[in-house]
Amino acid sequence: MASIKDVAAEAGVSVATVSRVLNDHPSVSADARTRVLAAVEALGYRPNAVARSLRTDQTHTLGLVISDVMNPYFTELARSVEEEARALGYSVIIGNADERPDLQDHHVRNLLDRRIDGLLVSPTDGGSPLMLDAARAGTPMVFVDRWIPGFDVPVVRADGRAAVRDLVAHLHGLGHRRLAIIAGPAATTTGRERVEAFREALGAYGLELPEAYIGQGDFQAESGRRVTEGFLDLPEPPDVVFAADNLMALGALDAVRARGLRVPEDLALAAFDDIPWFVHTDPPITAVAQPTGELGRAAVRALVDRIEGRPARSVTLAARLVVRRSCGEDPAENRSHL
Amino acid sequence: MASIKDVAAEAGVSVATVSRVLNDHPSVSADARTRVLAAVEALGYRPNAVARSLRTDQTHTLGLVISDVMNPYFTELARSVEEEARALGYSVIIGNADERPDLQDHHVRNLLDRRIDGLLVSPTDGGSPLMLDAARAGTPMVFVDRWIPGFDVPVVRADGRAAVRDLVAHLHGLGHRRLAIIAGPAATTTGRERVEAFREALGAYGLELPEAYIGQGDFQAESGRRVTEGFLDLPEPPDVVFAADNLMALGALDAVRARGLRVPEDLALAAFDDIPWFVHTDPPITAVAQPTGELGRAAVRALVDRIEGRPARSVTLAARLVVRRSCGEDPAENRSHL
DNA sequence: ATCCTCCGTGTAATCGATTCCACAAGGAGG
DNA sequence: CCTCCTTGTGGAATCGATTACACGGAGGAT
Repeated sequence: MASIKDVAAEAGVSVATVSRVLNDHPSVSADARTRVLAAVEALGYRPNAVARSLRTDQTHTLGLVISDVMNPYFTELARSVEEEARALGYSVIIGNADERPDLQDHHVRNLLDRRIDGLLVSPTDGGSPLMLDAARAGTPMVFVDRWIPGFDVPVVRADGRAAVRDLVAHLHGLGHRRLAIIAGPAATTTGRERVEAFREALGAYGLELPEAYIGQGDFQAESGRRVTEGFLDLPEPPDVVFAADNLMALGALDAVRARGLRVPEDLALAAFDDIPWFVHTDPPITAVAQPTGELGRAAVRALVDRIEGRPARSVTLAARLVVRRSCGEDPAENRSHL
Repeated sequence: MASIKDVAAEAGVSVATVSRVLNDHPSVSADARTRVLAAVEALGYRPNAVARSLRTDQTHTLGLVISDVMNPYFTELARSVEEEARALGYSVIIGNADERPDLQDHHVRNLLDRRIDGLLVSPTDGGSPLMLDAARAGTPMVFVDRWIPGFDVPVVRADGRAAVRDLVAHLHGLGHRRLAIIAGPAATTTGRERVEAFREALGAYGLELPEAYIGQGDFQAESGRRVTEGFLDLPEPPDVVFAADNLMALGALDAVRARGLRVPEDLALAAFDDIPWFVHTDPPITAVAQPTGELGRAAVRALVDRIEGRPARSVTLAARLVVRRSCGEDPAENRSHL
């Protein structure tokens, strides 16, 4: 593969001049410029990004560590992150933590070793020493979706509080009184917050959220199934199950189906995170929709701001309720979305 | 960030010795080794992968360019690729082409500039000059899922022929005679092959595949919707629509639903590529399932073989039919999977 | 005692870029 | 006609690693 030296030789100039042409530095004669460009063309030369990075100490690369690629919510997030980054001249390296703290650390370490310019993380846990060190060492960093309290790092996320209140209002309106939740891991902010928001919203209707109605899940389908079975085995099973993410909702649907029961007649179901497939499930699932694409874009902008020396601000966007049929039919209610 | 020089100074040895310890070269005294390791620990030193890559001319990184990240099939492929690569000591940089040849070229160029050790591609089109040059220049390369004829590059893919024959047998057994297909882009091998396999299988039952029953899609949901509407507007609409990928099947389902028709009573539906959501759609969708995870792993193994100087072989795995309810109920038939 | 091997270590070249500094040529101004 | 500045260019240092080569000392063989 041709190097800058080959181009210099071909064009009859020094490597310094070639470099100047490539980075369009002003003081290069028109003559030299055309000769260099011709040589570049002739040799099919492409600058070696590795060498360039070593010298300039910038890789123009962002690291994105997400909790689970197979979760459509994170897939969409990753996609919007890549798009915005590309628009701003950055590439993205994605690390999939699969909800495992050890894998998360593996990817963070790997990305740090590669000297990425900045790190976007949706943390799986409470934060390892590694991540703490990285943040303290000044690695530009932004949390997206989930965050870790006590880290002085900007956070880009959606606030589901209002949407969860809308959801509870909807459920209450349909006559449901025994509402249960499949929570995410307590180590994650989204795991805790969604339970809190739910409990708070219930409180407004004078409803309790008993311990028995809080199932501990891990954001994976299998845990949704397991927890739902537990709910159904209760002496007094809930009317509604609210899953804190889309995969656990899928597991819940499985569990209900496996018992030969029906949604929403025997058990109503709602989920946090809306995804295209929820329109096509049987029945279509009512969900709290996050502005996923906007979240990803805002996170990249915040991170690039930090990288390029501008102040980075935290961003909180609102989620909204999308009513479908999984909680029961109410003709009076107007659907916000099919 | 501490460099190898700092470690050398701290340990009271030369950088050469530090490097030898780090790459566990045999001729280092036990004493020097412990001192270096202590210094590494004390400084929290991590080798700069950029510098290392420049010197050794290897990045231990694989590039993966896929056609569409939002497609669950490719998401799963990407996931298995990353897993296997990690097991073999490589990282993966994913480029999402979104079925756009220009984006595909962008990512290939970017990955080449970064001097990745090898490239895994699921081509969106017939192959750009850029990719041809890269292959000719000797960049280790493997095609996965889709490939480009005329490239001397190993291919790892699934052969759906037998499964499509099973599908047609199943459809024929249910009494369906007018079978239509939503094809993928003719520029892709999977786009063409699936039509061919379908036509061939129909032939075995003395059935034709008329032009009007071949809809041109682009592997995206919207095209599935559009094509299906076209089918339904035909004077003699088909009994069954076979979508060449899962997203187009989703679009087809939308179109049928929008007309107030029912699957499978008014129109039966089958898809290429099985995904977890197909179990939960209304109705559950019959599909040709590829061994996606195995495909990804085999592709990585083939690529790493080439990179490390071993001969790389093409691999073809078999797909299998998964019968659900979207083509009609046949009590006599035994379901291979719920 | 002498010579030859190893063994462990350090010096310095190298990878492919960017960039500081020096310098030559040419034009403007006195 | 001589300075002074500007402009374009090249030489060489540099980024942080790896590794070929040289070298000094210890130990074994003769």
